[in-house]
Parts: sequence; structure tokens; C-alpha cells
Amino acid sequence: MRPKDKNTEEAILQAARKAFIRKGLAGARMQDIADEAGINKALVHYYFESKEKLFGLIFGQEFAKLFSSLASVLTADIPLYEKIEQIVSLDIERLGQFPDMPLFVINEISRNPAMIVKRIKHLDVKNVLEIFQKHVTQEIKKGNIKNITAEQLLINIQSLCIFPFVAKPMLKSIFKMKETDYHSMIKRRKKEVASFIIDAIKIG
Amino acid sequence: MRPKDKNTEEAILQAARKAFIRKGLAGARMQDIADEAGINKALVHYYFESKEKLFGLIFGQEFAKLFSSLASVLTADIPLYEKIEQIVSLDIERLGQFPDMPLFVINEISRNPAMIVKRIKHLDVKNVLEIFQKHVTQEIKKGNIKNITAEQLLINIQSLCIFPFVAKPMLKSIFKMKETDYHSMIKRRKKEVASFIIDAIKIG
DNA sequence: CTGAAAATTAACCAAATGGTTAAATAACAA
DNA sequence: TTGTTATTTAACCATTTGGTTAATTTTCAG
Repeated sequence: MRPKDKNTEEAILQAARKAFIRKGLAGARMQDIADEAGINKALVHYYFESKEKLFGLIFGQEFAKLFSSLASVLTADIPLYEKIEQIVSLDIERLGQFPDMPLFVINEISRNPAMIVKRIKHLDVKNVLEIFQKHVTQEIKKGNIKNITAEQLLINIQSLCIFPFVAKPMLKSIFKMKETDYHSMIKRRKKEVASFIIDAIKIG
Repeated sequence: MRPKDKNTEEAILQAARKAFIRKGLAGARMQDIADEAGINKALVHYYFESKEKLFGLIFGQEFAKLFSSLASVLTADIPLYEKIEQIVSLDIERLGQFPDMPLFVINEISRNPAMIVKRIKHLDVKNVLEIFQKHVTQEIKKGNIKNITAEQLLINIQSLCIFPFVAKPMLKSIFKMKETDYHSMIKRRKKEVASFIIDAIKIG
């Protein structure tokens, strides 16, 4: 039915992504995935064996999306403030494209912390963090920014970027926002969050 | 078996809280709840009718926990910086006690946004926000803090407090923290987050 | 055109799940 | 003690769910 149905496999993956992200591993139904893909349920198993296997694929893709470009910015040879600005705009940009993805990822890692360990190994997290840590330490020594660990700084950045997406329906309810209100709020953050962070750490 | 089993109803509620928070509405099993409470499954229905009804009770309690004391601080007659400090320490304190609660609440609101609407009505959110907005506007006019909406400020505060708990297993994996590492990170935030925010908004 | 391999389906199955029922037990007022 | 009510349970039930099987259709090389 869809013009994008170039092959069944891709149709299943799309349907599965939709289902898993909306309902999670436990809530999603293989029948729904088959229906959404416009095929028989047995065919889903024909291509992907089990629900867990299929879920694992989707999760891996989404997790990668969440952190793909982060590493290159963190290790880039640019000023720290610029780094922060780039991370924020990159994050909010991508989260705007896939707003449901972070809650999905967080959720399933919570449900099954073992899963992430495998998927994270091939990413050279340790090295990236060390480089960023050095950069931060250097700026502190130069007296440009206040004393803070790279870890706390990164957590602050990601908190300010990701949380408003994770908590979208909650925020909409509490602040009585319509969808358009929510979007202008996010748009505003794209400009303001980076300077909020920079103002928080800069000296003078 | 437990000394706290003073009555069956309470035992069921405790068991249900545990199950729902760990597995969500879809993932939790009535049989598990009954087992955990040490009773027959039919008895759960005898006391609480359906899974949805039982879930509704638990959710209401947890949601209240998340925002109970916030309102009183937001409307208190104290300086803005003190307000921020109190909110942060209150938040992180309570989140430390119930670390799984925010993800649970966020999750289930996402799954079923309609539910929260009823539970939020009786809280006078609008009034609380208006008072806080006035306080913020006033400080901006006085030239004490930079230009920011109360909404954005509140979202920033809550992001910085709640996100590290919501994303706990993810952060532990990425930063390769043990449980003790995680706890010292949180302990540190209890001191640093408030001044991070204050530094971000203060002028001069 | 043909026949084997790949793709797809209908029908099924066993296990799990939320919920019900009727019987048994406990509590307790008269 | 007795009879009534509240509590608790074992046994069921209908439905849903992930998964399987055997048969059917499609594909496509030779």
C-alpha cells in the first residue's frame, strides 16, 4: 500500500519501530506489527525469528541515533563554548525529529540493563570522555570556567536537552500547553539552553 | 510474612506498587502482585476490582509524591535564589527516596495522557505558576536576573533534578559507574545543581 | 515451460493472563 | 452455640499472545 514498501523486511522494521516505541517491548503486539506492515504474522517470524530479536534490532538503531554524532562534537578541536552550543543544537534538532526515541531507549534500558552493555562496547566511550574531560580541566585551569567535572557538565547538558522530550506529555498537561505551545517552547530552548549552560559555568 | 502485613489491603497496595513501578501497567502481572502479597489472585480483584483500578490508585499516589511539596515552595515568601535551592534539595531528596518513581509516572502519562488530566485538576497549578511567574518577572525588572520565563526556568530546574534519576541505568552504563559511584554523583548534584542554576540566571 | 527455492498465508497450539464463580473458612454479633 | 457476613481460596473460563506447521503462491534460473 505504501510507496516505500520496496521490500517486506523494511516494512516490518518500520512497523516494529512504530509499535515498540509507542508501546514498549511488553506492550507491543506481534499481530499489530504484522497488520501495520500489511502482512501475515508468521512472516514476521520468518524474517526475524522472535519478538526479542526484532526488538533488539530496533533498540540498537534507536540507541545509535541518540549518541551517534555526540562523540565527534565532544572530541572536536573547537572552543568549549562552541562545543556546548553544537551539542545542544544537535541534540534538540535530532530529538525534534524523533521525539519518542529517548523515552523508549531509557525505558528499555531500565527494564533490561544488560542489553545496553553489548551495544555500547563498540563505541569508544572511555576515550571520548577522557578527551572531553581534558578540555574541561584545561579551561578551569585557565580560569575561564568554574570548577565542574566533565561528567556533571555532560549530565547537565543532556538533562536540559533530553528531559523536555522525555516528559513531553507530562509538561503539556502541567503547563496546559497545546501542541503548538509545546513546539514554541522547544524552539525557544534551542536558542536559550546553550547560553543558560555557558552562563552557568563561565567566570566573570 | 512481613511484619507490616497488618491488613490485606495494604499488602496488596505495596505489592502492586512494586510490580507496577518495576514493570509498568502492561508488564505487571496480577499473579505476581498476589504472590508478592502472599494471597490468592482472586483476592486482589475482591479488594480492587480490576487491574486498571488498582493501577489508577498507585499512579495517583506516586504522582502526588512527585509534586506534593513543590507548590508550597513555589509560592513561599522567600528570595528567588532560596526558592531554587529549596526546590532542588527537596526534589533530589525525595527522588533519592523513590528513584524509580519519575520514570514510572512519565511513562504511564505518555502511554495514557488522558489519565493525568483528572488527577491534576484538583491541584491549583495555574495559580501556583502565576505567583511564581510574578516573582521571576519582578526579579528581572529589578535587574537581578537575566530575562527568562518562569516556565523555562522551572523546566530547567526539573530537568536537572529529575533526568539523572530517570536515566539512571543509562548513565550508569555510559559512564561505567557502580552503584556507589552513581550515589556520589547524585550527592554531588545535591550541592552543585542549585548554584549551577543560580549562576546561569544571575546578573553580575 | 518447469521445477526448485523463496516468500507468504491460514490454521493451529500451548502458555499466559485478567477475570469469575462457587465453595470453604474466619470473624463475630446475638 | 448459631447464624450471618466478610474474607479467602481452588478451580475455571474466555481471550490474548508469541510462536509453529504445513500448505499455497510467487519468483526465477535453466
